[in-house]
Order: sequence, then C-alpha cells, then structure tokens
Amino acid sequence: MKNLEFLRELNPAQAEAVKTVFGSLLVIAGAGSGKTRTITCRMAYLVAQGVPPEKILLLTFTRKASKEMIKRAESLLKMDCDRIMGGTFHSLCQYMLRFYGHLLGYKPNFTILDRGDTEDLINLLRNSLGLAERKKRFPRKDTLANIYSKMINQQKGLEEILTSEYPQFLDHYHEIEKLFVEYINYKREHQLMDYDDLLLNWLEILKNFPQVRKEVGERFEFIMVDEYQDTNILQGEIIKYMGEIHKNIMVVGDDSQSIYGFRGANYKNIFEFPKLFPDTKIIKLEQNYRSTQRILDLANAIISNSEIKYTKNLFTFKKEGKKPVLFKAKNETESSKFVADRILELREKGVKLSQMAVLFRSAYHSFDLEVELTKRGIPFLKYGGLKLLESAHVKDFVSFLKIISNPEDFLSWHRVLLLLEGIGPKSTEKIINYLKQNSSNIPHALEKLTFQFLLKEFKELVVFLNEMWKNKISPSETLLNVWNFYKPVFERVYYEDYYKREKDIEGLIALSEKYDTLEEFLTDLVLEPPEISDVEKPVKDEDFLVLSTVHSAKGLEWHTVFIISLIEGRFPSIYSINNEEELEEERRLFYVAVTRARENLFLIAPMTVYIPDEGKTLAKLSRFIKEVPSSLLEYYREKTENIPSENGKKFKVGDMVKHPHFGVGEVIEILSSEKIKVFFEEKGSTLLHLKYTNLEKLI
DNA sequence: CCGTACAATGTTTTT
DNA sequence: CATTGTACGG
Repeated sequence: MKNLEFLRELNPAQAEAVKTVFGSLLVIAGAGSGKTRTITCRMAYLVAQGVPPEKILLLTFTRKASKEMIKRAESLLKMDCDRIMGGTFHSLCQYMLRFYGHLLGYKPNFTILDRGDTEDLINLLRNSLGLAERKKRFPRKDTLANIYSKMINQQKGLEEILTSEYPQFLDHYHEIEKLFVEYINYKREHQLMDYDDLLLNWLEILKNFPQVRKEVGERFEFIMVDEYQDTNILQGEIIKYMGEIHKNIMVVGDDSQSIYGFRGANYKNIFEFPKLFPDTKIIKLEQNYRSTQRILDLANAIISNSEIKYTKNLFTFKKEGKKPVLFKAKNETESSKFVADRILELREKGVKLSQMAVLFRSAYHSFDLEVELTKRGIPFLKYGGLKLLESAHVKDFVSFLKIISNPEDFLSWHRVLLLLEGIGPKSTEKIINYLKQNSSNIPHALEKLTFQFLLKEFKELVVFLNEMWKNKISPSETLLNVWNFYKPVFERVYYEDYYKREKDIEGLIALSEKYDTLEEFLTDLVLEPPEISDVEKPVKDEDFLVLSTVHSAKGLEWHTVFIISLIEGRFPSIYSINNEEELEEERRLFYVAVTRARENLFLIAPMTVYIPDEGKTLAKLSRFIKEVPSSLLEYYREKTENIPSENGKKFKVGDMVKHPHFGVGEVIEILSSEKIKVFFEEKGSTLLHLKYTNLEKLI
C-alpha cells in the first residue's frame, strides 16, 4: 500500500468523493471548492490502490488542465502516471478515430478542419453552387458554419434552428439544406472532419459497433469528467457508452458555472446524469477555499438573482476581507487609468503582476487598457479573443504545411495557389481540378502543369514542394524551409504590415520544436489552438499581468481581479439581452468572473463609451450590479463630484453640454461654482463663466 | 483573367 | 478594424 497521507488534507465531502471509486458519482462542486484537488487525489488514490494508470480516463476542458492534474497526481504519489489517458473530448475522439475510423471509411490520417477551414470550405461550396450571386441576402459563411454547428451540437433540425435563431434566413431553407448536404459529402469524400464530426463519428462507432464498445469499455475502468456542466448531448452519450461496462464514472460540475450554452452545452446534463446511471451517488462540495467572505457574499447575491434555482450555497471560513470596489469611470480612458494605478499600487505592496488579472466579456473590451498598460510599461499576457490560427498570414503558412503533410488537401491548395502572383480564382480552380483527377501522382501532375502555367512563382512552388516531399526532415526544419519559401510572397501580400505579422510565424516555428512529426504538430494546432500570447512572449520567468476573457479564465484564480466594461450591452452582451436563457448564461458568466478573486475584487464601469458611428454614447451600469444590494459594494469616490452651481445648473465632469456658438462639448473640469472648463470639438478646451453663458445640459 | 482600390459590413464567448 | 465584396483598369 502506498502512502495515502494526502487524503488527510481533504474535508469530509472531498474525501468521500475521492474514496467512492465504484459506481457512478456526481460531484456538484462550487467555485473554489477544491475541485481540482479532489480530482487529482482521486486519481492518485486509484493508482495507489493498484489500478493501472492506463485504465483511467480523465476528460477535462483543456489539455493543459488535464496535464496539470496528472502532474499533480504524480507528485502526490511520487511516481509516473503518464499512462493515464487525459485530454478533451475532442482529443479523445480524435485519438479513437485514428484507430477505429476505418469502420466508417476514414483513413487514420484524416484531416481535422478548424473553424476557419470549415468556413473556407462552406464558402467554396456556396460559390460552386451559385448561391453567392443572389439578390436576396444569403447568410455569410461564418453564419452558415454557426447554424450547422448548432444543429449538430444541439441535435436539432435545420428548421428549428432557423426559426428560433435566424428567422431572417428561413426563405433560404432549401438552399441552406442543399449546401449542408454538399458540405457533408465533400468532407466524406476528402477525408475531412470538423470539430463536430469528431464527436459525431466517434459516437456513431460506439452506437453501431458493439465490439468496439466492448473493447474500449473494458479498457477504461474508471472515467472522470471535469466541467460536466459544459458538455453537450453528444458528449453525454459518449460517456454513457464508454462507461457502459464498468459503470465507474465520476462527473464533476457546477450548474451555476455553465457558460458554453452557445456551443450546445447544457447545464441540465448534470441533472440528466443520474437518470443515465440510476444508482448515482451525489456529493456536494460547498466549502469555498478561495475567496474572502465579502467576495463570496457578492457572488451568492449575483447568482440568487437567477430565475433558475441552483443546487448549492457557498460558504467559507476565510476572513471577512475587503468589500468589492465599484468604480464608475467617466469613460474608458479613466477606467484604464484606474486599473493601471491600482495595479502599480499593489505591485508596490508586493503583489506580483501574475497574481492579478483583468477580466472582460469580449476580447475587444481591453483594447483601451492595453494601450495604457503599454504606455506605462506594465507587461501583460492576453488570453481569449483572436487565436493565432485565425490570422490570415498564419493560415497561409499552415496551408503550406498541410500540403506537405497531405498533398491531397485541396482546401489548402486553394489557399496557397491564390497567394501566387498571376494566379486568381479561375486558374486555381483549373489547377485543383487537374490535381484531383490525377491525385494518384500529384508530383507528376504538377510537373505537367508547369508547362501550362508559365509563372515564376508557380514553378518555384512546384520545385519547393517536390523537395519537401522527397526529404524527410524534422518539423521545425520543415517550418523553416516553408518560411524561406513563403517570406517573399508574404512580404508582397502583406506589404503594409508584414513586419508586425512576422513574429507570429517565428513563434510558430519555436512552438514546432517540441514535436517529432509534422502531423502531430498540425493536429495539436487544431485541437489546442495556441493563443497569440503563447508565442509573442516566450519568456516564461518574467512577471506578467493577465488579461483574459471570462471564458478563458475558467478554473483559474488570482489574488486581485478587475472586471472591466460592466455596462449594459457589453456585460451582459448586447446579443443576449433579448433572450431570457442567454441572459441567465451571462449572469453565470459574471458569477464565474467574480469567483476568480481571492482577496481583492474591482468592478469597473465606464459611463461613456465610443461607438464607431454614433460617437460618444452614454452607458448604463450593468444590470448585474444594479440588482445586487448596494451594501455589498464599496463605491470608489469620484474626485470631482457634483459641485452645485449657484444659478441652479448642476454640471459635473463628463456632462455633455450645448453652447449657443460652439455647439456640443464635454465638461472636463469644474473650477468653481461659476467657472467650468469645456472641451468643444471645434474650439478645443475653453474656460466658461456660467454667469455669462447660456449653457444647456444635454445629458 | 488578374490585381488593385475602394466601399461596405458586421463585430461574443471556443473545441 | 479588418475582413469581404465590388468595380474597374491593365
């Protein structure tokens, strides 16, 4: 028997969850309730009891999370557990399909389409079906990809999705349906799978091949699933089949932290679980080890405003702590300054930058702050938002790699050919058609094409690719070679800002050094898309502030958390305010954000924001703050509070005013009850005497 | 048929 | 704001 000392650190509920290893188990784990610790201890406990690591399957939300948990289990046991199978649902399915995909007619080296590839393919098919040249507006490729993915993930028909979410496109029902049929066929014919296919195809194999079900069912004796509230119907079914034999399944989740509804996730999956496995034992973890009482009070208040009644109530034995601070900033600039000021103050007091985070609903909400941080020399890393793979130049670059890895990847051919000088859509189509007809010997076909297309860059491409196909070299060498070839094209195509884009490619090359094969590298790129920050700032030891979308902050915690842009339309997002269900999800999202904080929590709302066409617009404080008792918050004092003027007109900094001569302006400073400074678009900042001026207050 | 210049158009969250 | 569509000249 191994050393089980680590069990002593658990509270009774956690210990019970760890020791209940047989049968199905549902753990409802509140934010900060030691969920990760429970899962890692349980893995360690299983291994200590003599379970071979390869019989354990751990499904988490990111592969980073699963690696981290396995590493922690290893350190508890002081032995290797790397044979534990861990990863995301998508990576598990990918792995299984490489092995069993032949049952559905797939080769082991099928290509996985990322979101961009999916859209490109849909676009290609839309054009070839002639659906693009219609007078009535047809949905864009990204919208189409969304509709398709929703159908799969929510297991609903096209009509249902269109009616409920895209009624404006109902007229195109038949065209869309036809397009999707083409899309499915094309993928089948060309050995392609999108994200959804990974789940769908694996599930299909499980359903239809009892022998496979038996094999994998026997292999995985113990299954653990983290973040179960963010799984969808397909994932739930996959678990059902894979756990069918041993029925030792533990799922961990928190219904009040479900934030992936847009992806088909359904927090109700949690309540379905006991129905799927009738003898499920339920354990609740309600003691919070992370946040102070004051922060928890706010969190509980937020979630209590939900229509839905959630399953638990968090409590803590931690000290009371400081009240969360609410700061209503005049505008975004002031909001950014406030955040930067507090960050510098805290750093003076010894809080490391990496122990502070700024969270926001959407990636672009931090643009203003990023400028301010750069100005002040505060280093930061940003998570969420644009992924590296979503920028055009990186897609170009990766397309070369994909062709090298699989010469029959015609989607990538399409992209690459269009880059070459003298080749446009028509030539691309001709070349690809010829390649398709001669796909058994692509190098030969290319050779022939060089006689027809007498273009310098095309010839060079052919020579280059032949070189790459002939010689087996390491992935990073391949990348370097591609870079050499692509660079002149790159500088021509992106002549305006190629020097800014260069570092992304260089980062990618650095990333590739860890891999043994190009195929593994490409698969990882799709299944675990690197953040832009991952390659921009490779210096690991340096201290960085974290900027992150709330979604990407899931499962993490910091000493101090700032939540910015807490205004209507941003948080909650404008897209959700007309939909009760989505609004509930926004509230849960806010709850997730708040519960990331250990000691300090700052809530910031800029009361005016710029909107591209409308210019300066008044913002309303987020409803999520308004609906919480104000006693739970500390209001940050504003420096220039209302100074009432004697003639009865009250102006304060930030007010919009109208002057008979100068037009509309903004109050920027109050000097006395009679003198104020106003900024006018035309005139600049002006000192005005209220006694002599007829100033009209607009807002 | 290609490339360029300009206009329009929507902008969440992610495997 | 940066991609995506359109118009036009080469």
